[in-house]
Amino acid sequence: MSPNDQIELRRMRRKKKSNSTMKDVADLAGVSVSTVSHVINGTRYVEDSTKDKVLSCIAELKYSPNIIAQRLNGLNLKTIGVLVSNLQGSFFHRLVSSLSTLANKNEYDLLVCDSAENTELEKRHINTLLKKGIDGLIFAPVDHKTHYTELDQRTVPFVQVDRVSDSCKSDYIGINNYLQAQLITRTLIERGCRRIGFVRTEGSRYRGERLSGYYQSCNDAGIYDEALIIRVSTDSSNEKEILEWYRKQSPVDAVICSNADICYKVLHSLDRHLTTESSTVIFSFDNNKWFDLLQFPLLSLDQPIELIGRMAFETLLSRIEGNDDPFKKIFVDCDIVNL
Amino acid sequence: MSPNDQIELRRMRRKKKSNSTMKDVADLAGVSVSTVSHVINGTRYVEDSTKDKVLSCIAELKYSPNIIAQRLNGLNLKTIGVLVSNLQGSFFHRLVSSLSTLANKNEYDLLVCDSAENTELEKRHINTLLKKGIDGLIFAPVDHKTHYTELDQRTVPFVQVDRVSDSCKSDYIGINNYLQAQLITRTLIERGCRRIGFVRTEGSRYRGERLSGYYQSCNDAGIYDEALIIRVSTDSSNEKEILEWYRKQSPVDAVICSNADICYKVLHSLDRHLTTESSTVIFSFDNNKWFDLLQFPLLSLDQPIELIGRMAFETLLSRIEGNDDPFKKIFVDCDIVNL
DNA sequence: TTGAAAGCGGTACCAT
DNA sequence: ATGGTACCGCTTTCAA
Repeated sequence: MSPNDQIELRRMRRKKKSNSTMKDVADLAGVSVSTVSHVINGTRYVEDSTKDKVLSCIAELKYSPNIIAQRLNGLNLKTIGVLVSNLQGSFFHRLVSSLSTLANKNEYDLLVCDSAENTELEKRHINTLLKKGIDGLIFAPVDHKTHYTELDQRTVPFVQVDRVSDSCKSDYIGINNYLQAQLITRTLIERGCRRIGFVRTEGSRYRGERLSGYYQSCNDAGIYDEALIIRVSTDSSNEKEILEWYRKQSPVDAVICSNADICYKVLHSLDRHLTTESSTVIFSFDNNKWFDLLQFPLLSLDQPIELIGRMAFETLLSRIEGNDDPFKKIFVDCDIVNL
Repeated sequence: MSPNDQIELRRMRRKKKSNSTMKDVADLAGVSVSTVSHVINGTRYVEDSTKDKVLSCIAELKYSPNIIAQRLNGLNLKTIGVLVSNLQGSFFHRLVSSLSTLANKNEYDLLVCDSAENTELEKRHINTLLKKGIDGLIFAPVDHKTHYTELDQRTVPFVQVDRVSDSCKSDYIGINNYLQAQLITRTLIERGCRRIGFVRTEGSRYRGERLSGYYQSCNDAGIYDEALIIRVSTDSSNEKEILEWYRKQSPVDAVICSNADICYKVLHSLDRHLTTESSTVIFSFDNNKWFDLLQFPLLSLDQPIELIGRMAFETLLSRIEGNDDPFKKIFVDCDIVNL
């Protein structure tokens, strides 16, 4: 076996199941690869007869360009990274599915990662996403105080959603967590609530603008009581914990839940206590279609997740296309709904 | 952000701020690229002194290999594609988040696509996923009768979940839709139900093994009535439609919903009718944590979504690693739960 | 109007 | 023990 054969063999083995390449097309059509390339991309004039020939060869070989190779030459991969802090939760589910719809429309794909409220994992994801060559990133930081060095180098544009990191500058789309929390708390106070509980997520290392807003309003009204704040972890079941807390702090006029999944936990724990002996109002920071079917005294913030998704996506797209305007923080409006 | 920062930023972006390459490292260390490559991959012996030098240069330049270039040479991208038929729904949400956890553990990333029950989109997604160089695909077909030519070429291993296509051979993980539907229907019949409705999804072009199972059991019991089947679209609201159908077909002893989101619609439409004047049992093909908090006469199938995700992921991984065993259809068990 | 060839950032074979 | 270099598939000058 000649050396050439050996090489050929190796080549076959390595690309055993590979698709046809531009060279194949060029050979078949009897033109050069550059001509093929230009036919495909319309990057320069090609005589109609050659163009036709090339086109028909492309069809014959069912050729389609290798995006990886294109990307290596600096082109867009048409992929955007989505890095959220908790994919399990319904908020990010809705966000991701809204983004996915937009991606479909714009011929992008989504590289979806879950940092699971873990800064180490988050860091790893940012690195691999960057290395995999995404064109942009939609990002919900785990922690307000992490410094995202890789992102600061801005090899790629990104926008933040839902939460903001103190240190990394970018566009932000979401509600104004602080103000909304303040507003909500005030609303409850106006309804006559005095003892207002706040359930925050255990796992999250996020500072909690929501908590600050809550604190502010309580303090203004002179009803702040630290004992009314409880941390609940996202994963484990903490029914007993919550129930105990609730009993010990009784009477609790209202409970503010930092998101719909926490709200579920609270409802589940307090279940019969809510329907019968008490008049505690439950408030959730995001809602969920299932809320409609529930029988509890429930209030919630109606975050326009679709809108957030859309604005984030569009902002990112414009950045990808080179928009260099100063960064914007866009706070979307949302209503308190009474269920 | 100051104007100066913005300018600096723009400058960096324009310069394409490319990361350092292997050549940079090689130059700095005064060795050849092959040596650097071998140091990194441990693919051949390198003297300790050189190795150290290279390593420190790598650190100094914060070099990290370009995955795209690696992939071009035939290596794994460590990315797996996930193509589901409806990302909005809670079933696939749970599946994706379970897959995401596994991906995290195995240092893979997920390219998540939604075919939105649309075969055209599905085809497009399969093509781009393949072109983007995924190492494997987890796939829930939109339609049982589409022929997936690209997949048949097996450039990449894939496993099907939740639904199976007639024509493309691969591993399958999920429940046995036909048998479970049969079982469920029979259970309802044994409970004394005679008029059993079936709500199927409008958008789906899927044949519906579930429907067949339902049909079989009804027929066996001599209680089949075509008028008891209704199609409901996933997106639009069809409350009136459902309510009308329900009234017209009254009495309806049970309603089988093809998934939890359809079930939501049904519950929403029939709301007060269920709690008061009737004793209709609602059955859902997958459940959801919110079911616990509902007050309706509800039964559901407890699909072990985590398990399905895990088996799918592990199966795919083994295929990626070259496992060549005959394809398996794995039907997971699941219980009917009474809420 | 078209072709040749130099990259892009690696891997791996061939030498030495 | 290491260096040189062809090659992966494509884009993009530069020449002709």
